[in-house]
Amino acid sequence: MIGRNCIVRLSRYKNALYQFKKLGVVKIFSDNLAEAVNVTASQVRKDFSIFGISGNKRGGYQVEVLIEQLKDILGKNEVQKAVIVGAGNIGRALMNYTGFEKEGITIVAAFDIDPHKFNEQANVPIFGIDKLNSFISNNKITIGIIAVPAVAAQQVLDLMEHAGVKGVLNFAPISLRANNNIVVNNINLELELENLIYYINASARTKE
Amino acid sequence: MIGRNCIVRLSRYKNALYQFKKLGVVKIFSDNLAEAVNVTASQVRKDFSIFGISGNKRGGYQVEVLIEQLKDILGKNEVQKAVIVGAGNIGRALMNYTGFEKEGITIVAAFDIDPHKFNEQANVPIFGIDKLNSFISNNKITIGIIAVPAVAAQQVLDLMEHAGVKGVLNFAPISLRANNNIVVNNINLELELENLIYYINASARTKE
DNA sequence: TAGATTGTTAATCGATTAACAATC
DNA sequence: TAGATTGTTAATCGATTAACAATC
Repeated sequence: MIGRNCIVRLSRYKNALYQFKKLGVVKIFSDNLAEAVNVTASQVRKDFSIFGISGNKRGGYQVEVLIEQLKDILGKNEVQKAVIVGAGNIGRALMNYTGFEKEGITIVAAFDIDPHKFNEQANVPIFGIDKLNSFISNNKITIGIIAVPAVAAQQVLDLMEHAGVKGVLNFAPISLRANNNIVVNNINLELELENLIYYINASARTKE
Repeated sequence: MIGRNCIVRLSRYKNALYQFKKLGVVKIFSDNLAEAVNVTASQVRKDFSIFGISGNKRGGYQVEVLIEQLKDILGKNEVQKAVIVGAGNIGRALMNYTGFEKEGITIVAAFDIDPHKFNEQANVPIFGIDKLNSFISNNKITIGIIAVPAVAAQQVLDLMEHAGVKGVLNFAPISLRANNNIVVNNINLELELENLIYYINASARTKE
């Protein structure tokens, strides 16, 4: 399987290419792209060759074509539906986050255990967690977002997996285990902060 | 410099150790910890040896002692003050997020460009962005959290850097550049979703 | 003691980079 | 054509894992 870092770089190439396109750039060379994304030109060409993307010797790559090829690889050409479980701070922020639409992801519903939070009229309706299973299977939901406290997270993941979700973005500060039927990406804010503090301190030490 | 993955593992060891402690476990062996964190026992011992953590041959490691040693390395023994710039969806969610306190991080203020969002009375007061520079230097703020749209992010980073912030957590969907005086961790939700979609599709393909 | 576990060194693995022939 | 850039192979680098002597 192809490593996460490689796929992350493809996303960055794509983002950079959108910038170039906006500036009217039509063709681009591996070292332009490398500089924009802060990697080596070899890395760019290697990544492309893994996915069979080819350019023109001496002519570089067509920006437009390259964007389409990357979109194709990253699978952004069909819209995906997602649900959120947990209508707390993070969950509500994600419901209102506008950045997902442009990535082809629509958040169609949220679920919570607390009846005070139910709101079937909202832009993104909030239902009881007991409706999760049928909602996912009836609406062919492929993506689940977990935004519940750590203690509840594994249980929610199991529910989602059982209902047929294919991929999960987990914001609970705990590493979840899933079997091979489902992909889980963990976003652990506490861990990121802890990590940041380590490097702040490390950097202070080297300066002394 | 020690790689990010290694530091991330230290955080995970610590989390796992808290669980063990809660269960009344007093001493632990490298392979217990390895299993809990899903790495090899060699990895655990190697990581510990890098930081001079040693156990007892045949006796393993004392859970309590190990937790303290890890806390020490991760630099969690003094409280750090943080500010947020951007009081939109993500910014407000982070202001109310309770998980940071237990990591020794206090969010003391937020800043925005929109006067409608100002609120000096709030639990986490929201000020105009023009106050950012003096607030950071007067209050010796070490950590900045960026939760503004992509177009504004680099500018905010420059402000923070100039005011003396040491580390930044960036939620804007753009990779920021900073010089060596400041550490930046990027959390890119759109990129995480894009990445998830790739692996969902890849996993579907291998099953066909 | 005999057996189990650490700490560290050497081997392996995978990812990144350098080099260069092919070629536009 | 001469010069520049790709695509790919080989070399390098760093991180992970295996092995095992030391020792509790």
